[in-house]
Amino acid sequence: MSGVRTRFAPSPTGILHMGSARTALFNWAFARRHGGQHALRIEDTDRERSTEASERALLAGLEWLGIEFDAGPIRQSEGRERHDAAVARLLETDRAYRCVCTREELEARREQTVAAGESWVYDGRCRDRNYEADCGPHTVRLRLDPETYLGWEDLVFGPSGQAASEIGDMNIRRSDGHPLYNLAVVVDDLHMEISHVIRGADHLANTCFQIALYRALDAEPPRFAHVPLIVGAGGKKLSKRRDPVSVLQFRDDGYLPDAMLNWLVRIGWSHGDQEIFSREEICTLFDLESVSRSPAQADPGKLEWLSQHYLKELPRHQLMALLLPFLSEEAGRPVEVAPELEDFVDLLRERSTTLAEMARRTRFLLVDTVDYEEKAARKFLRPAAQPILDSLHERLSGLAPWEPAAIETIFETVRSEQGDIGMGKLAQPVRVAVTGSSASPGIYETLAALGKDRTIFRIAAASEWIATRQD
RNA sequence: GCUCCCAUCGUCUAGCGGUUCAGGACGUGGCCCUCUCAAGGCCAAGACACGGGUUCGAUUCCCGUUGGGAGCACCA
Repeated sequence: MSGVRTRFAPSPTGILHMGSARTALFNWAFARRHGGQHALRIEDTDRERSTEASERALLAGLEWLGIEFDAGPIRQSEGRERHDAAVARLLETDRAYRCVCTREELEARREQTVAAGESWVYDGRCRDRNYEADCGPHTVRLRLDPETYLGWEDLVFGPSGQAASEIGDMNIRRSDGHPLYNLAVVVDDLHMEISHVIRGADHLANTCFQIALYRALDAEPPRFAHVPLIVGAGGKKLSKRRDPVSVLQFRDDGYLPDAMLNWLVRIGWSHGDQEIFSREEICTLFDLESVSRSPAQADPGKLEWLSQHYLKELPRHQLMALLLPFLSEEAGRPVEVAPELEDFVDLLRERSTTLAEMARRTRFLLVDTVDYEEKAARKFLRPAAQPILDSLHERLSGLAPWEPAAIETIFETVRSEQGDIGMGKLAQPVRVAVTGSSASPGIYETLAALGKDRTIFRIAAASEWIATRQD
């Protein structure tokens, strides 16, 4: 297939939604797969709702995900001349007509019709009145032949369409002269020479009308592919309140972009039994034939699994680069890369699902004093642990070099000295003493990362703490 | 209400009339490993919404029912 050109056309009226992001991903992947181009178009014709802030958020989210564009961003608002010209042409050829029905009149007639149990489409009152430009405030409607069928072969849903009589003569220009969405989309997709329109299934109904517009404009419509919507828990509509939907929020929560991409691409698309897709694989394997036709629920648990998977695979320097901001946030000061820190972070890969979680688990290395988790302290920092901590303190104080194997030897010595007790009796109190928590990577590696001075200081502090609690 | 769309384990899905007592993954439960937490290994439970057809044979095709979704603007 050659000459493939797709586009992602969001309106900058809020956050970058994961549903939109998936649409962008599909468009990008499809274009790459076929050696085509992918364009970005900002649909900002609704001046009241469009904001610069959400446009920036949109761009930031796409960039984070690594979804690339070969053209754009072009703003729909800048295509006004094109849109006006198209409307003028339709008016001239009598394929569109002026309509003076007011919003209120339309509303009243619609209510009547609906009350009678019928579906409302514009009743065509102004259709044959031949109003000229001087007819006062008016909208422009496309003249649809009620006898025709507006159909197309959807690349996901197969044969699709509706009778024109079910659609009615739809509005293409507001009374203030502004072109309406469907008109602008068709004119711009034509202008940008879009070959494949891949978008959410909520546009299925618009497609019928757009097909009519292409015909009225004597133009060949592009191929259409509608992807089923992502729904929330219980198959209900995604709600910003209940469901995590903001791409930027996922970023800030510390998920890896590759994990996010992998998660999104598998919602409503599959390739046999494969679950893990690299960026490159997505670009070579993605196809519309395997897109599902039913709405899919997004499972955050799967994202967590994927995120950990990618966390485990990430090259060291890349991991550190991504993690540093989270570490600094956790420490409350700029954190720099250090060998011991890197070694320790490696051990956290299989214990974390996000960068934020990794940073949290590294916190004890970054701060001066640790706070004991209440439950952990109550369970492990008990009087019985004090002699163990003291003995460990004494022996570790004389230890050199400070490395895991040497530390282990000390632990073994203390263990037999204390009557061959279980290693947990040593490791857990120490773990709480130095990290504040009852869970961490291996105790020897943990102490090695902390360093000798801080380790023995914290062990002493824990012993002290136990003593004061006994009083 | 009207129009259109969809329907396999809790979730994402494989399946494209018979080699399927339906396969994979996440999640869940158990066991192993073990200084904690994980990771890893092994095992287990778990689905073709329902009712009619078509067919020698339906998860796969058709029609209903039920359930869910989307659309019905001088928004995009």
